[in-house]
Amino acid sequence: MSTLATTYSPKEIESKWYEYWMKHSMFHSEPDDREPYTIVIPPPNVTGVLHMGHMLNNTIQDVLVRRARMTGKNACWVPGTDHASIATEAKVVAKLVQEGIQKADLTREQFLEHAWEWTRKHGGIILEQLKRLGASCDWDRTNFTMNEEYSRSVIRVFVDLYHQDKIYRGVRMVNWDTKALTALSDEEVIYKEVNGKLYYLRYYISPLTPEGGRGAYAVVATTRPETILGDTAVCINPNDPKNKHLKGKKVIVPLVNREVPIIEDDYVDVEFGTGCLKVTPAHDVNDYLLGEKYSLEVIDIFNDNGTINEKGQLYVGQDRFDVRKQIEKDLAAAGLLEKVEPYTNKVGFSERTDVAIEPKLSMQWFVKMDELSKPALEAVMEDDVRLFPPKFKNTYRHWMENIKDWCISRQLWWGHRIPAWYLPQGGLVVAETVEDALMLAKEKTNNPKLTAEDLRQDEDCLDTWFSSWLWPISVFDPNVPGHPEVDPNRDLQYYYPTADLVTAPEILFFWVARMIIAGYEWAGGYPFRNVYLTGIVRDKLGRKMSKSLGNSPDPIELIEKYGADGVRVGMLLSSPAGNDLPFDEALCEQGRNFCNKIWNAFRLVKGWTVDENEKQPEHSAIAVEWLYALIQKTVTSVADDFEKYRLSEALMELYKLYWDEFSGWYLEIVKPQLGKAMDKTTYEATLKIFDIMLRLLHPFMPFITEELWQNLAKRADDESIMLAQQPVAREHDEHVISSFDFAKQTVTAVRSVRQEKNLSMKEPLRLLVKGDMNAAAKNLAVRLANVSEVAPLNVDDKATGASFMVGTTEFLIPLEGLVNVEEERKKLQTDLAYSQKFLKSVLVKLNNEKFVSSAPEAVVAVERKKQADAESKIKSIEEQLQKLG
RNA sequence: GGGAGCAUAGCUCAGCUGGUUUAGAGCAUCUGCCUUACAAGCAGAGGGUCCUUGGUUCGAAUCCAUGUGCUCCCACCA
Repeated sequence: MSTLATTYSPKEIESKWYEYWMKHSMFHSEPDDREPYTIVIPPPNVTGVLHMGHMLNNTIQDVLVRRARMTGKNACWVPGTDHASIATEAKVVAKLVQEGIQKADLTREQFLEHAWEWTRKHGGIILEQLKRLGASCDWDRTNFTMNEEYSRSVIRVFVDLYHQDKIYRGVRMVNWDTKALTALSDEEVIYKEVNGKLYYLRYYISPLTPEGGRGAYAVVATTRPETILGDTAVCINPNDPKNKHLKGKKVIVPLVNREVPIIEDDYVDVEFGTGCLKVTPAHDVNDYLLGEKYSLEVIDIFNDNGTINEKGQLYVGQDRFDVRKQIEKDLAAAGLLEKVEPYTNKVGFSERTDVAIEPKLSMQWFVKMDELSKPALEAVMEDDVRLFPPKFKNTYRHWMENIKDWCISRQLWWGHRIPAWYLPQGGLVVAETVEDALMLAKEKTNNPKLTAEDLRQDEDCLDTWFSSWLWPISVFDPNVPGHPEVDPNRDLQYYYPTADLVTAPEILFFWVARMIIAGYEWAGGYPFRNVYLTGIVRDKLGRKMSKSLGNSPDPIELIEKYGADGVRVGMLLSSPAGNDLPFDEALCEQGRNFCNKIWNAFRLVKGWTVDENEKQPEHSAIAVEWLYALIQKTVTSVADDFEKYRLSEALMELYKLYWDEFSGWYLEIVKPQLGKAMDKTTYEATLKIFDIMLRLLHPFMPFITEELWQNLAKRADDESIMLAQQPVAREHDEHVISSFDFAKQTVTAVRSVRQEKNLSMKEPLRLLVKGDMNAAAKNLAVRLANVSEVAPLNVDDKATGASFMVGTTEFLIPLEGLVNVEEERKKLQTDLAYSQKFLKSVLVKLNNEKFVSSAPEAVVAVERKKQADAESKIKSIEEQLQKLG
């Protein structure tokens, strides 16, 4: 008997095999003659920790990579991390604050030292966590968006774009983060509903009466009364009768007493508020546009940290939200506040620091997107890059067709510093290094005496995505864009384009679209063939799992509790591409249970003893033939599922194959009776089947399959299931499967009779048959339903008992004295009614001449078969009823 | 405001170009079992006006339209 424990304990097994794989460099890939299969990981934030989204994402990638590796491809999964400039900088700043250090008190170099220290301390934790999951990344290729080589490629790309005139500097209204003190791209702003107030303010018409008294006034509605300090106009709709009296007038801005013009523009909504709009060009995007159109003065009243500056005249140095409260009181006191209404509007917040965004005019660097985006749009529209699920094509197109220039400068220190140097007498040069910059500067200024100290490098860093859009290229060749003198890079040639990208739809534009753009621009084509977009992991209440809500389980704890394989199965069981994953620990439990099932089947098989002289029983031969056929069928359909990225379905098919078919039916049939030995033929077939099934399951459940595969047969020291091949489907006889299905149904029916009549499994039953009953059914009935004898059922047979039908074959289990005639009759009558109704519906079709003439012949034939079967069924039920008397 | 998508069993989802579907799976539920691999298990069972209403068709869960409800993306009326 086996000494294996009755439950599978994953812990030691997982670390044992992961170390084994690492020791033998089994994840490592080098270019060779095989077809490459490449995935680049969506690089997580370098100082991040693993969350459920990563779990899902990386499980999927690992399944794809492991399967590719087992189908003869040279699989390479490149891991790495992203420096995540603003996110990391925010963390470092917060940590310094805790230590009583302000960022402003540090020099750039000092701050970067702290940041690197932080990175060294926390960096890569997430990659270690991925190992627990079983991720088969090529760790030798681990990359980082801010390591030296990678950084060089980022700078090179900037310079290249600059020389192509695709990068420019300009004053623009940007989203200003008053906490991080940086501009944000539109994508980094999250709009939230905020319960605020709508303030109605009085703007008196100028001039005031000679005595300083007040006459008529305009009422302006605003949610941000503090911005009146920067008002430079009031705007009305030219077609608004309500405000006709204001045309051509000037009004006095409350409190600051600035005289500003009334301007007219269709932009103003007559219906909203009073139809009067205050215009603050420096602090509102739309106002800015109005300001440009009507050449209004621009008064920027805010400091970078959101406090009022001298230009605001009042409240100087106070925070914008404090001012809002104060100004309400002051306006009221001055009789300039008409009324205040509660009002809900949407306000932009910084994705990273969660402070309200302040629209702000500032000098920033931009990438011109119109030309760059064209090939990338086409790539997806023409399916050169395929999105899964394809519904994202629409979203993608919409975005790419309305793409705006990309603000790439960030007022941060942690990141790639913009390679632009300002000249002492104005102007700038852009170059890869300060040396190159100096050369250019000398040329440009005609001043050979210029030194590096005379040049001042731009203070800003590049947007994180300006480095990660190069990820699929730079991890293979940091010399891109290619310098002619550099040898063509073998890795890039071999691994690029990558096969699949697995990522979240949230970063379709941030990252995916931009990688496609970069691919066409610098690597001669698309960066990946397929994009698998995962869903969002949600909790039971449908909320997105997030740190702030505290509703996300710790993945490592889950692994401890259910095992990595169990969690992987749990993640994949209900996660079709693009669908959200409503996560429930019960799914991991199901995964763990499956591991246990696999484990116990192995225990059973391992416990068998083999007797060479034993002949293979017929039922075993039948079971082997059937399961082989079923496996072939499943292999084909699993391959099809993978083609379509239907991973959950592939897994579910294998789950059922292993649990129901293999464990539930096959093993129950072939297992020898207590104390008996097993015949060699069946034993070897079973080992072979076990081997096939482990290989099929390995991409999903790497650890337990390796453990059992290693124990299934003698293996060499450098062998691994992960290097074995996936089973290839062979032809199978569908008839074998359908015969066996008939047998299963027969067994189930007999068992059902036992249950209903409360008959113990130990009590043998006779089974009378009228019609076809194949050998499989006979064998299985005997083997699995304790049927002692199968005999023909004669029409005049007076036997009473429980009857049932499988297909058109009629069965009777004689049960003298045990049958309640009334109950039996009722049951038969229900069956009869059902069949009659069914027959009727079939006949309606067949009696419809149009159906018979227009439907394809095969469809009509099917209906005729239904009719014949139903008729025969009805006939036999009626006979049964007669017999009951 | 603009766009996209979804609605099938208690839950999560299959159901592909309309026809062997008076609709399938897993989980959950109920009943009976500690049967010598596994109670993290075994055996059996129940459960659905395929969101509404129309239309196209010989035939609709499937195609079209309308309504309802939900989700996401984009825009950001102060």
